[in-house]
Amino acid sequence: MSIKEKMAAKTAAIAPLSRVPRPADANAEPKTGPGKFLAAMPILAEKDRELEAMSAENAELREKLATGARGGVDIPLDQLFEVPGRRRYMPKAKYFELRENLRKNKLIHPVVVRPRAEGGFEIVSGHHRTDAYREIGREHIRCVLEEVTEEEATSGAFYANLLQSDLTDYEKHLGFKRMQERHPDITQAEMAEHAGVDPSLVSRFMAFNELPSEVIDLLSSQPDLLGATAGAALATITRDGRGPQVVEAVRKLALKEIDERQAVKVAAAKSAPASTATPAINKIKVGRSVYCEMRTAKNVVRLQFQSDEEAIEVSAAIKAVLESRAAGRAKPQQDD
DNA sequence: CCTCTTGCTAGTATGATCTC
DNA sequence: GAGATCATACTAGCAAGAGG
Repeated sequence: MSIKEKMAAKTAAIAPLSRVPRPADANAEPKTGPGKFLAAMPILAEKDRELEAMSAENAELREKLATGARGGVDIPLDQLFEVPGRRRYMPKAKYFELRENLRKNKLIHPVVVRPRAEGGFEIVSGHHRTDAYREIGREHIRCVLEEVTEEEATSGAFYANLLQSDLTDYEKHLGFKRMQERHPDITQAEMAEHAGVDPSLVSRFMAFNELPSEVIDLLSSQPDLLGATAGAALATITRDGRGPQVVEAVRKLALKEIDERQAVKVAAAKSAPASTATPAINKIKVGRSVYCEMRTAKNVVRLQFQSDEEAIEVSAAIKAVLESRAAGRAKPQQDD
């Protein structure tokens, strides 16, 4: 079975409307398509009271749902809400293509939504179609309702996301990270099982976590910079205390001076012996006399003052700066 | 023992070069 | 110019090892 097939099985929770079982009660069988659709949605029956309590706009929408055209109903765009973490990745170029397509053509696949207790609908699938409709100035979009729990909708979107070959490894890492945050007890092996991929791959995705913050910044703006293999290798090198070399290598990679494999080699290369390192010397002067000479060689900074008293006073200030920086480094890395 | 990491390698995608 | 071939870069999975 291919990964795609495995993933399709995993995302079956977000089933097309035709696969939602009909209720046993056929007494009040609706005649219209949307009416039949509503009758097939037990979750909507449960929401009836909430819907009644909703605003006049929502009541009107409910009316529309009951009388709308077959194949879904037109819902005002301002009644659709996005749930974080559920949006699928789409490259900008593809989104523009989609938007222009929708500008000229009819929407073929309706947006899939779930009713919200507080009114309106949350988007299960169709974020980009909704965005495109908003951008081209439409007020409504054709929607179908789906009976899934919030977790099924979010997990389904995440695992379906993994199917997309154009999702970068860094973005997959963010997805797995979010999944782990939602389920702190879930293991990498379990996530791999759900996703239908090898646990070693999940391990490599998770290794992005250990890259230096400068590299994460680069990845935020250029997610395709690093694959999971090179990313994990660089994370290991970072763990070995060679973060600055990793940052330097990834910068070269971003400039396309080297490829991923070379970046790993460059970052892993042992730096030259200390004896051959030429220290950078800076002299801070007061008038014409040298107040302090600062020598920097690799990870060593040496300060030499004219007087012992000055050295003692300045060392207290340096200590405060270092403690502040250390505290900053101890803070957990920012999420995306 | 379970979970995670890592070395190795076959497979795949992509681009460059060659041949017609 | 189009198709064939080759080289390179990268992915993904297996298997073994490390660590708690």
